[in-house]
Amino acid sequence: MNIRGTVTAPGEQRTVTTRYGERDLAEVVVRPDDDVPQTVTLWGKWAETADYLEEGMELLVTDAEESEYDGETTYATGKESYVVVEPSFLVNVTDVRSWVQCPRMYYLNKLSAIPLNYPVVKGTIVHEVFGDLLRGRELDDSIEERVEEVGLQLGLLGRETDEVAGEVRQNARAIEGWLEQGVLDDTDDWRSEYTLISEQFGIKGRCDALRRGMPVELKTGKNTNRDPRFQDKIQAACYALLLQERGVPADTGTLLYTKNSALDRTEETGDLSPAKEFSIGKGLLEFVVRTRNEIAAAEFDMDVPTGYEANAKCEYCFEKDTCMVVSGRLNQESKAGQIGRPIPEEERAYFREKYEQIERERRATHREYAKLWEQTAQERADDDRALIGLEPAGQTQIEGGRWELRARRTDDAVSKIREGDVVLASKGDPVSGHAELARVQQLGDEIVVTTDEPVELRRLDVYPSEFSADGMLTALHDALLKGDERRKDVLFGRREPEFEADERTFIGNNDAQNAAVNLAVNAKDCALIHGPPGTGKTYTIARTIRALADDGNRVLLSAFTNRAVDNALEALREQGFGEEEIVRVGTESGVREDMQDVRLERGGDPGERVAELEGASVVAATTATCGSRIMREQAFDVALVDEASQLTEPATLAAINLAERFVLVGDHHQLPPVVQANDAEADSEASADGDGAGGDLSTSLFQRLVDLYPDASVMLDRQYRMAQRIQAFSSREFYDGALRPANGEVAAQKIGDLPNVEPESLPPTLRTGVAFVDPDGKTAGNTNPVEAERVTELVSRFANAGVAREDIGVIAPFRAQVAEISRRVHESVAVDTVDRFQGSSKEVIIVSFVATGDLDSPIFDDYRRVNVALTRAKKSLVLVGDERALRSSPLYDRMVEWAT
DNA sequence: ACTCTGCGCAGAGGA
Repeated sequence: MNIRGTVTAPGEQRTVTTRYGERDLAEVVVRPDDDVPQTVTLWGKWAETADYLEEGMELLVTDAEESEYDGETTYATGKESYVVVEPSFLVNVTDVRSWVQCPRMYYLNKLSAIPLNYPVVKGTIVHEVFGDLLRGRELDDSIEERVEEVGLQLGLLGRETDEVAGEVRQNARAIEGWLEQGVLDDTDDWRSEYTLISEQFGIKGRCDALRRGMPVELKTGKNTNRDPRFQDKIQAACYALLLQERGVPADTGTLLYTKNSALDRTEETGDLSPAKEFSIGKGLLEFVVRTRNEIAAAEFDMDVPTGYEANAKCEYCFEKDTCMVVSGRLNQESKAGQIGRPIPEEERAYFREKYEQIERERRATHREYAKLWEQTAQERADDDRALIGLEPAGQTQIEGGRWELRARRTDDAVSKIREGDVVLASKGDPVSGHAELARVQQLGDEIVVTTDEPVELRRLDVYPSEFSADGMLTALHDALLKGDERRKDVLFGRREPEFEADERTFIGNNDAQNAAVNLAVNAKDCALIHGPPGTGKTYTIARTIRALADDGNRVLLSAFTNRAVDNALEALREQGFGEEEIVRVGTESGVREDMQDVRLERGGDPGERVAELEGASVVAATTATCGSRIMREQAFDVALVDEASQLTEPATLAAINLAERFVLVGDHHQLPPVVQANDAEADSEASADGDGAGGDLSTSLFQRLVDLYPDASVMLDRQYRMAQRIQAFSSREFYDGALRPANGEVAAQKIGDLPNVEPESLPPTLRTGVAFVDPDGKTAGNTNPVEAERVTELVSRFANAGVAREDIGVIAPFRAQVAEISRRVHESVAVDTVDRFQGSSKEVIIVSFVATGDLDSPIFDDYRRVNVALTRAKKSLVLVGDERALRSSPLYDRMVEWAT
């Protein structure tokens, strides 16, 4: 049986004499959920676990042996047992591999991501070609296409297509030769790119290929030793472990060193073949699990490895210099030693604080993975994380040997899955059954995805990604260890931002906007533009970038969402920016249709692609893309970041790291960054550290700098969106009364100004601009059907009075209520959550508050959400909710007071 | 208790 629980006493390793001789053991006490603590004896090598086990860690012992002793039941590891520390912490196979090489290598890779370099790019191409060959593709076609696909990267590396194709062909020959040794026939059963996620072992990864159910790993390098490299064996053994968990008897691994050739034949090996087979026994698998446990335990404590954990020799290490510099600058203990002076203690404190916050985000992502097996298919679907009950509607092998899978939906369920997303496609069980990583191509009534191998398409699951955590760590590293000293002085409050004194007139009819452009253009370090709702933020951005570019600057335009980047780009084009001046970097599915013409293709001729990117005076990309390998190679004079108040500090750093100066645009009185790790957890862990640093990732750099340097910011104070009556509450509550209508026309606008609208046909209460309605509903979960009904009726009233449905928006705090209302109103009425409505506006807005009785949901706690909800309407705003509930909180009470 | 957007997924290599 399996024993799983929280460690209450980690025990100690000791040696005892048994009738079989001396053996190590450790007695660990674990408490399963809500159950009595149990003692588990870990025997032999598993006893080492006690060295790093701590109270509070989760522990799993598989196939534990039960025995009665003194009338008590005790458990012990048996022959088949594995001991898994923190099983819910998912470790990547490559992480196990790099930890085996050296734990510091694992840490360094995690901290700063591998930069763009030719061996890695070539390695990727060779792997793609290998997959193509397994899928029966013709070699030359494959090479040509795969090299073409990475044209931009090759261009940045100064490589030519032909030269690269030639090198890849060399490696491919070794692969082909091996495949031709009679293995590609019917008796052989091949699969490429096999994704494995293990709930039990807390490991996930993607195997290059399976041959007769055994893992095959391809290596682009050379290895003329008789044995494969140890870390390579470990990698294959990881996959074997996960295959065995699924009942596949994988006991042999194959490593294919494709740079080996006949010339490498040595006396010792006499081996011509690039392929090396080795057997995978229980001992190796246990080693894999113990290594994985060390990683999980180190991550539990957020320890920084020193390198002494392994017996790797630093003198042969390629990362030695990097290792020494990082440890020197961060003042970390390192086996390789330190180089250079440490950065100031306050910067190191900042590093530790952000590092921990980012790692907590990573764990939140791991919890998302855990839901794959903890929740039933129906629960996943109810949680919008899966589409289930799909009817397979065909599998076609498409160009390149990949597969296109089709399915039809059997219900109208919604989910978070969007076109362009990577998802897990399965027959029904994505973890214990087989799942393929798939890319969503179409998401209508018919669903179309592409995969490497076919699968019966009955279910799609959201596939969580750690990339956001990875990107933030890299940005943090770059900002502190590679960052410009002058900028760090500003970021850490050691130097007031400076400005040139060169006042010009960029915008004649709005003083605040003109001041903002001047501030940004004159900034020697940074400028902050605070743009409340409707204040012409986007226009100001466009004018700023126009002015910066005219002064000869190369500008990076960034924002959190693709939508904001494209909006700003649209405004730029209206400022007369030509196609050759701007480049949009991003995925095809992320970039809006009308910006595709300036989108940078990744594939194609290396020289041409690089010229497009480097020749552009304005490059636009999301902050996530700014952290990509390609963008990290770029340099700018100025980075302008929109929606900066919705960005975590590290995400903002990803963009501003690329430039000498930066301009942040945002509004810290609207919604803050979305952070998955909840505050309660952050608080408890922060206090345990005694660090006192406080705060979490949900405070944006924008907000911190606005507070730190009020003189470096300008608030746009004239709004062009809302009638006076509508903006009054927001202005008073959130902007100290400083937000005002831009002119009389804006202030006095009313519903009757809309074409074909007859205000007389509206009830008097709906004619005044702001109204409050209590429908006397009752909540059911996160919905309120009576309220939804009333909202629907209000929509009809406005529509009947002549308001176009496209001009009406409905906002609710919960997705469930959004669905409830969407079912009732015409599809041209925009119905969405507050969060998703941020950034847009409508002539008429109806807000459904849902809650009755009280406001006991965290969603109502954030005043910034109220601000967003109330500032979307231009001419008419109707608040629909339970008066008693709203009156129970001072802010909402004042809101009701204002609306009635 | 709730909100949810990014990203070619993970891994690709050097001696």
